[in-house]
Amino acid sequence: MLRIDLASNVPVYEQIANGLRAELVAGHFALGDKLPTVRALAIDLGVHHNTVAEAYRALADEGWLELKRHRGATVRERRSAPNRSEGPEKFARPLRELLAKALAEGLSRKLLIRELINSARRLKEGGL
Amino acid sequence: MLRIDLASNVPVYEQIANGLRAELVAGHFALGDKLPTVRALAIDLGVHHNTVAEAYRALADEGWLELKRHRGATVRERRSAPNRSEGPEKFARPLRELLAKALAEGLSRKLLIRELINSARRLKEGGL
DNA sequence: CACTTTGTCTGTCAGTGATGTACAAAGAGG
DNA sequence: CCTCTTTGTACATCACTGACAGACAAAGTG
Repeated sequence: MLRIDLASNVPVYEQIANGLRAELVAGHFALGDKLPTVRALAIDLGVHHNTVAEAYRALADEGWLELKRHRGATVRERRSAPNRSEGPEKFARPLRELLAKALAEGLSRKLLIRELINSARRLKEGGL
Repeated sequence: MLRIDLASNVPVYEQIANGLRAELVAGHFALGDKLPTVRALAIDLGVHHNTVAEAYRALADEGWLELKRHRGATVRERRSAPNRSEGPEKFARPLRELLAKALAEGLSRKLLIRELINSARRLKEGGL
């Protein structure tokens, strides 16, 4: 399910948060669902439980999780953030850089186009 | 042209490299073009010239730039990397996480879809 | 009432990102 | 040829932070 890349320069706790956030946005969790305990997930990923705890805290700060002392992390109703007016730039630039990196690594335009279209379609259907 | 976000957790030298790589992939530079000197760009961005130098070195390692001692950085012919077989995962996952982050920040699906389609179109036309 | 479970807190420690500073070598101008 | 400037690089420093270790308090469990 979740994969950690220790060689990456993006910190592990953020990789975990990113992965979980994607699942949450995709709606793979229902309200009130319990996430694994920090220790369980830590063992599963081969990292320290404090690292997982930091990821959980980050998601809690964003409003995704409710962290109660000994009841684990439960998925929470989330107020959608105020619609930012800074708009496209916040997304277009990273996307552009991500594409550049992919092309530089030799991925084919064809493949990238397919992935983009697929993502757009899934978004349109309310998913991902 | 280039913008640096000091608040970001992604290191400045990598932000610079990412930005320049995007320009290079987009074909905004011709073969043999000279990039600004490390000091000039450093002043322009408000960072130390060693930070810019590190970005240049990263791009040189990727084969984009030729760094000669006192002749600045010149854009180089680049052998396209071997087509990776690890394929989609390398791109699909970061894209997914990027979209999740954007949605979480309140960007509308409509906007994201539009950006995705635009990017796909530009890719199809050989650009970006 | 013990015993376990669970998230949190504090401390440590290595890695690294950004800078300050000095340097060597190539150019510019005479 | 000589001098001054320009330019990328090398080295040291310094603070920050990510990951871990270990202990703790409190809620659950029986």
